[in-house]
Amino acid sequence: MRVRIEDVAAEAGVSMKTVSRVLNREPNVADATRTRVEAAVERLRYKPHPSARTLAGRRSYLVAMLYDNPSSNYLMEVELGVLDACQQHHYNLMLAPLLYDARDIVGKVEALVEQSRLDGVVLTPPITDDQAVLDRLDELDVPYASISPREDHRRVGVTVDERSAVRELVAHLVSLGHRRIAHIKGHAAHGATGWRLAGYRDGLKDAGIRVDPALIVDGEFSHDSGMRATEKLLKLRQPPTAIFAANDDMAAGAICAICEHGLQVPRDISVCGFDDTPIARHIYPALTTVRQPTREMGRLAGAELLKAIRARDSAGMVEVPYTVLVRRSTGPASA
Amino acid sequence: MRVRIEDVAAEAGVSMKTVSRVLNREPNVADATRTRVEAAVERLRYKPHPSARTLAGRRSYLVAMLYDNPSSNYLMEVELGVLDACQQHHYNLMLAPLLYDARDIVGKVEALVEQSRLDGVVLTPPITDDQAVLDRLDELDVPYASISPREDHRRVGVTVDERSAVRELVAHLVSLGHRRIAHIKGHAAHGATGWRLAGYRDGLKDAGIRVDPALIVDGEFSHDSGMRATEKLLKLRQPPTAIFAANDDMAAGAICAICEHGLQVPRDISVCGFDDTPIARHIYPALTTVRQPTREMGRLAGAELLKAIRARDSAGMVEVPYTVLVRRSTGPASA
DNA sequence: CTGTTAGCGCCTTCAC
DNA sequence: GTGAAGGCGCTAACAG
Repeated sequence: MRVRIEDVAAEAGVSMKTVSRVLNREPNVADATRTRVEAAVERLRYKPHPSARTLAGRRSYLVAMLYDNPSSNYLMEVELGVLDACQQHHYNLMLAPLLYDARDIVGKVEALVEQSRLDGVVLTPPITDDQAVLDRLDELDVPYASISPREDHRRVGVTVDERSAVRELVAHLVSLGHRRIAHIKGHAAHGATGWRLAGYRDGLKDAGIRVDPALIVDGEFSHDSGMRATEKLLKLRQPPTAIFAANDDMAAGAICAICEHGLQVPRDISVCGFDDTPIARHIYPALTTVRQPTREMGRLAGAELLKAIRARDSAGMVEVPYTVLVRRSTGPASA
Repeated sequence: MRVRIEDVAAEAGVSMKTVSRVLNREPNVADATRTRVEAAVERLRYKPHPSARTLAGRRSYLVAMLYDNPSSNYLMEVELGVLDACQQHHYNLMLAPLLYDARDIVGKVEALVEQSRLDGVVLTPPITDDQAVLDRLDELDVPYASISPREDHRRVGVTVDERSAVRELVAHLVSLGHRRIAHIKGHAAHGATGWRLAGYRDGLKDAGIRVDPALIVDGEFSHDSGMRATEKLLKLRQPPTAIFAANDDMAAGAICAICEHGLQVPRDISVCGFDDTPIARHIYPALTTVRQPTREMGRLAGAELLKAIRARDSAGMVEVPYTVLVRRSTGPASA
């Protein structure tokens, strides 16, 4: 049969509770006792039963990652990071796609928390900014960590200074001689959309270039929206010589649209994106873009969440660095 | 406080056990009693406590999806499908990336099963064909469902007739006038690699074209390997007029290599892939490829696994249909 | 620093 | 067709 905590206690010549203390790293155990128990655990190859712990303790050792976002590369990376943090602390990770039936997100979150007895949740954009969800989570007293939330006041989670990243990216375009630089905006629900737009404006301002509203077009982070936006830009009387798309998918869409018009990248128009998803390296030409350390962000979000679960006030917001990657999709401005 | 089964029993005027019977759809409950209990559950908004069930019963209501595969689009889709199947049956899904530390996969699987008390696992390629893992799973008596395993005898899982799909794809190329059709093979560890090669041969045979070994080059499913393989093909004295890459990533790599040589797709060379991952639509030109219903495959694998968990012999192998998608990356053979 | 006693919420077995 | 008692493996609360 299975080896239980009782067996370990007998083997080590102590009580069950002492074994429990050692296992849970609680204080008040003599070092000698601790090592003796650890040896017994080792010898018997004892593994605690997760459900028994959950039932007897008050926590589920379970956190969920909430997402409502079609970008699988991004999600998979974040997921691996969160998973890593969870495994280190013997927590389990549950996935909660809120994809379909987005009408009643709050209801779904509620059901999830109640049914699964979640100890906490990791939020990804754009759920990070769904005020109704945040409020409900607060009411239910469920700790959460947000990845790239729009506002970072008094929150737990991870951010990147995307605004400065874009500013650098625009400076790169300017250094190549570009003056007519267009921007394809992201989806309005994402905080990133605002930061990237602000960074674009910062970059132009740095170079003393006036913002031309005609060069700022709507997108929604999808490949298609990038194509459509670019078609609009190409029809302008004075088309841009460079396009900064708010993410890689839209940048890829921009390149498709440009090619379909018989133009070439970067000879006729330079294009750059944001995120450094695999597609950035997989298209021709490879995209100049900005990398966020996505997996690391997941790991940190997970770690901060677990901190918050243990002690409410020990967790906070951490910032991670970005990298501007110059590849072949940007070149000197054409005449 | 939380509402427990005891409260429901009181509310319905029956014993705990009767409520339990209704909840678990066990027999031996009068219809009238059943409806009465269901009403009480509804009224009290009762939700069973998963850990208590797990502890008292013998199952964990937990299955894991094992993967060792860098393709996030594929995995995310499969995952959504499996998740869907699990949720329908009130099972939980745990993710088990076996990415790093691939040395001791068997050990990791063992640890996972024992620690988490898994009721079963879903296997994705190429773990589906790791005989050591399969053997250990059999020994531990853990049911598993395989997605696209190399051999489907006496197994539980899901398959697609990839061989026939490729045969059709090659027929499409032939119908465009291509005779020198190259193939970039996939990673040797994957069963798919063999089927796709076989389908390629079938297609050539159908058209009465002799297989030219120089036109079959190694790849390993990565973008880079697709580029390298294509460079090799382009250096041939008689380069191919069409390339069938064993997946979309390699096809995208092929297009990059072709563009870098100053050639155009499909004007100079046609390219097609396999899988219909998002990149197939996001590059220029969009890829002719084959779609597998990935999410549905995940769902079915999950469903078959749960069947297997309930009754060992009720589950089996199911086959799902593919779709050949003709897009812009294939065109008439050049002179 | 260590041990004892009660459950956590549900399912099992067996009686009725 | 239904119920009562006992226990799944662990931890909380309280002693010592």
